Amino acid sequence: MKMSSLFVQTLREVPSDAEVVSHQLLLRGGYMRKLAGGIYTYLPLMWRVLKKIENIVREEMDKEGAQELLMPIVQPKELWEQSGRWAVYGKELMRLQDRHGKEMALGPTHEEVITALARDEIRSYRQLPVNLYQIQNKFRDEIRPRFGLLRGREFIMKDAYSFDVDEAGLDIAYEKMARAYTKIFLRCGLETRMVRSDSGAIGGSVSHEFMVLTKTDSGENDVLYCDKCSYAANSNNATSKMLPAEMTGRFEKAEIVDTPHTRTIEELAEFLKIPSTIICKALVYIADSKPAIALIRGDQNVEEIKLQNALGANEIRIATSEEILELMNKNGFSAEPGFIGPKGMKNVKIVADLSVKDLKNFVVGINQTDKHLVGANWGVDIELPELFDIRLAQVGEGCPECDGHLMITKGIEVGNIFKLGTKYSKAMNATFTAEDGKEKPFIMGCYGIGISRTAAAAVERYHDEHGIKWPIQIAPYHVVVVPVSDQDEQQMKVASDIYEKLQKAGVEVVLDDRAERAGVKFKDADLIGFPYRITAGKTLSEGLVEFKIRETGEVMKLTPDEAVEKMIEAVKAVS
RNA sequence: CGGGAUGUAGCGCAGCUUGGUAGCGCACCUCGCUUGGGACGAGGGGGUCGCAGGUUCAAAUCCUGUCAUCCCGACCA
Repeated sequence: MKMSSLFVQTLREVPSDAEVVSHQLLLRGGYMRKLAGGIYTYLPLMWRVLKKIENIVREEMDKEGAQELLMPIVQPKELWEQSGRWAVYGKELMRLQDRHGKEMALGPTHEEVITALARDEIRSYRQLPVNLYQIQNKFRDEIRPRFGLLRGREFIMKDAYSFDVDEAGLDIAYEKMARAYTKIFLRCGLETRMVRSDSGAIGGSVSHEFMVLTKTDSGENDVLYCDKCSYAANSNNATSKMLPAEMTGRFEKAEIVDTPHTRTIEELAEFLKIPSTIICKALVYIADSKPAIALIRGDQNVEEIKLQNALGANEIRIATSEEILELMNKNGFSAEPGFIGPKGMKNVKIVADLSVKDLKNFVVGINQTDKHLVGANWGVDIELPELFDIRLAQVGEGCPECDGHLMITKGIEVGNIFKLGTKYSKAMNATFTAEDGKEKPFIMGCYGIGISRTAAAAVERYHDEHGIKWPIQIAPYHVVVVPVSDQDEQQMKVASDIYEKLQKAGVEVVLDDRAERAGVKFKDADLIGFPYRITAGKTLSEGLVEFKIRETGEVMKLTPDEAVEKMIEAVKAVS
């Protein structure tokens, strides 16, 4: 490809609405343009990158026996009603009507469609196991699209779905995908960490995310990882060993004491001269429009995703003061926020974090303003509610799996794998005839890779102040050949010659034949991020060209033939 | 959904306070000159000032509405 005819416009200035570096560089480098919030046109350079990632994904998926298909992006409401998700998916599901008023949705994911397909097509255990995947545009009407391709509304995703006769089969399918994913990202030049995570709205039990640890501030997930072992988890799912703390209060008998103006844990601890570790904190949440109380040790914080799961709710939020007063009224109390406690509360779900279990002679709200119960004990003064892990794990706490400590970093989730089990097959009545002649629901798994997000993650991971430094495996082109001046016949001749030889050898090469000054060509080459640059310029007087590696900045002076040879080798090394 | 901000040429911005018919840099086109890290000179094209109302002799500027975009938050009693 000649640069003069390549469809690319680089920008000198950073578009003002681009915040993260991948967004900025992809706009500046002429890789994409925004059409609407979270919706982008992928220009030729970007499309080449995306196709490369897609092809790596295809190869590794196929190696594990998965088969590619393509499902529709517009899906009928009926399917979503069968799975129950029409009601629970929320506003992220882009709903629309056709001319007859029939309700449809743009597919944010394809569990419904694939499950319906399996229901219709797979009759017997003899047809199992099977793993089907597609690479396709998804649409999620994100509450707040941002970060360019990292959180768009329309994006490209690979989604695979496995069907098995039993859990053991699912385990095998899951392992295969975990293996494939690790290889895929490595081949894209990205090191990933497989972290356990919440399974969210998709449902199911076990799930892992593949995170690119960016080592910068970009990335929207907090990842806690052990400094000693391989433990890593999304902060919404991480567990930890809490640091040693006092669990026993100095109040030896239960009594109600005055604690004026102690609305926060800090104020209460200060007033009673006790550590916050012997206070049982009560938080009122609204879970799917019903109130619920969460108890946790005073010095700890609730992880809302965990709480949401413990409550079996689709959506939770902290209650307002008004809602708390209303709840108090219903239970015959009138306490203000800050003095809430579990005792005497009826018609409200109460869950407790594991951190409160071992509290003795502790302090807790008693639903009377300016008063607390001190010296309380479970089973004596207050019934111990059902226990869950609803605590936010924090940096510095102990690793749950070894004696190491937890560290935190930002991560970009580029892939995820879920064990779905029978959630969809049961709901949608998708069954097969098992070996024993009985009808059984499929045991399913689903496995996603954000193709466009992976490209953005690569930019986040590999760039400098001049531009992108693509790993060669996913770079739009392998190398740019730059004659310093298009007026110089010798330079043009040598450059064209190298260009043609590389092309014949199958190297993806761009010849910068533009009538631009050298500075412009170099700046563009760095910005676009060609992994290699071969320059025909002043060194030609010695019969040499420059061979420059973008990643390291290393420059070598070689004869044109040596440069061609070296370039061919560089490409061979990764294919 | 709440809070903050911004919409003026492809991109980055000024002009708005104090209304008088739109400007700068980059990019683009032509010519000249230049050719190792985003040159220079001359000339040129391109904007119903987000949109819709209103006030006024006159609106980018003041008022109202609306749409869009970006940032922050979705928060621990």
